[in-house]
Amino acid sequence: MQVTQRHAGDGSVASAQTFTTPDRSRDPIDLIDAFATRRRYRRGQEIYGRGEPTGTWYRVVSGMARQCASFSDGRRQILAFLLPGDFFGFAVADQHHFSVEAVVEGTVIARYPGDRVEALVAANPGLGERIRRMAFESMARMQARMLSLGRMTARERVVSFLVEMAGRSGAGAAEEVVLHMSRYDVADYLALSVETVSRTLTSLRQRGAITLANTHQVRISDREALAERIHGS
Amino acid sequence: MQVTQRHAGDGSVASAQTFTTPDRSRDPIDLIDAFATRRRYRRGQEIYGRGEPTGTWYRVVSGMARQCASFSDGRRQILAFLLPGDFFGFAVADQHHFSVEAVVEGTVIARYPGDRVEALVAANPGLGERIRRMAFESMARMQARMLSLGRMTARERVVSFLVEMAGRSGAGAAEEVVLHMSRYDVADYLALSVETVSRTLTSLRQRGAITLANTHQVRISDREALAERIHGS
DNA sequence: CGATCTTTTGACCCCACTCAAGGTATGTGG
DNA sequence: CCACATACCTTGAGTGGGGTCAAAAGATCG
Repeated sequence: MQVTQRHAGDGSVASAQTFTTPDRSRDPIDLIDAFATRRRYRRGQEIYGRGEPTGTWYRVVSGMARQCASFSDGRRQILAFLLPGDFFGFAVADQHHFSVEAVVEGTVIARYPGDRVEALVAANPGLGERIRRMAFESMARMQARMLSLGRMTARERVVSFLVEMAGRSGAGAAEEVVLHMSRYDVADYLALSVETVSRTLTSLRQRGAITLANTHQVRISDREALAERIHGS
Repeated sequence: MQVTQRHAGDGSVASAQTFTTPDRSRDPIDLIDAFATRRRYRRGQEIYGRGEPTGTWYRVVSGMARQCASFSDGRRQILAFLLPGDFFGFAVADQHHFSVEAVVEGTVIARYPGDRVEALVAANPGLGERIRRMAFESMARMQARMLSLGRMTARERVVSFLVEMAGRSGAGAAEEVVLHMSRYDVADYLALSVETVSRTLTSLRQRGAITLANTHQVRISDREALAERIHGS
C-alpha cells in the first residue's frame, strides 16, 4: 500500500514548538529519556494532527519529520523540518494547531508525557534552563525563516535552504547534501511552487553552483557562486 | 529635527526574542522590576542595533517598537511589532542579529541586566516557568506569521493584520484599530510594498469592509466581509 | 510656510504561479 | 522478476498578482 505524500494531512493548521539539542554528554535534557516511549512511523504518516490535545513532548530519534499547516484549498506551508535530536510538540494551547508527519520511511519518534517533564523541570533547574535555551534558539531560527519567506527571491530561498540543510545534516558545513524530502516538501517549506523549485535547481546546476548526483543528492560545487546570490546581510 | 523613519536602521539583520505578558497581579515576572532601569526613545530611535552585545532584557512600558532586519540593498522585514508588556532582546548568541527601534515618539522601555534575571530565575522556579511559557507563546505567534508570509495573498495579509492588531491593542477584539505605525512599517511587516498596502486598504474600504476615520484610525465595519477573504484554516 | 515625509493613485512590467505534458523513480502485485 | 500503477520530477508556454516607477496630494514639523 502506497502512502500518499502530497496532501497526506487532514486539512490541518497547527501550533507546536521545535528546537534542536546539541549533542554533549551530561546534557540535562537526557534526564527525560527515563520515561520515553518510542514509535516508528511510515512515510507520510501523521505523528499528531491539527486539533489533537497537547501535553506530550516529542523528539526525533531517527529519520525526519515535517511540521505543516494546510489550508482547506490545498495551500500548504511547512513550518519546519525536524531532524534527529529536534524536539517538538510543546504548546501552551490545549490543542495542536499544526500537524506533524514523518517524511522518511521508518522515522522513529520518542514521546514524553508533558506532566512528567514538568515535574522533572521543577526538581531540576538546569533542565529548565536547557529548555529555555532551546526555545530561544528555535525562535532565532524562525526569525531567519521569516526573513527568507518575506523578503528573499526564489533563488535566494533555494540557496539558503541548501546551505541550511548542509549545515544541519552533516557535521559542520558539509558540501554534500542529501535531501530526503520531495520537491513538493521543499516547495512548501520555501513557499514556492514545485515547478519553481525544480527550475531553480536546474538553473543553479547549469551555472555550476551545484551538482546533482541524483535527484536527492546535491553537491555544493561552488559555494562562492551560491553565496553571491544572497544579497546584503 | 526629523528622525528618518524609513531606513532608519544601519543595515541590520538581527536575532532577538519577543513575547507578551498577560496582566494579572502576582505575576512572577514582575519580580524582575526590582532592578529595572527605564529609558525614553524618540520616533525611529534605535533601542539596540545589529551587532550589539546581548545580555540585557527589555520590556515595552509604553509606546511601540519594531524589531527589524534590513538588507544592504534596502529590503527590510519587520519581524515583530512590540506593544506595552512585550519582552524582547533575549538571545543565545552573544550579538544581536536584528535591531529594535521605537515606532512612536516617547516610547518607554524598561531594561533588565541579563545576569540578574538569570540569578532570579535560579532562585525562583515559577519565574522560569513563566518565561518558558512566554517563549512558547511567542513561538506560536511566529508560526502563524510564517503562514501569513508564506502562503497568504496581499489582501489576506492585510486583513489578518487588522484583525491581529484589533485583538492586541484593545481589550479583546475591538472594532476600532489605531495603527500607530506608518504604511511603510505595515508593508515591511507583511512583506508587501507600500503601494500594495495602500491599494488593498482602499479596496477594503470601497467594499465596505472597513472605514478609515483618518489615515491611522481603522474601523472594522463588516467583520464578515473581512473574514470571508481568509480561506481555509 | 517651506521642507520633508507619508499616502494614494496610475501605468507598466516581471517574477513566480498555473496549466499542460512528458519523463523518471519507486513500489506493489502477479 | 517483470509489468503496471502511482507517485515524483522536469520543462515549456502563457498569465497574473504584486512590484517598480512616477507623480501629485496630504501630513507633519521646525
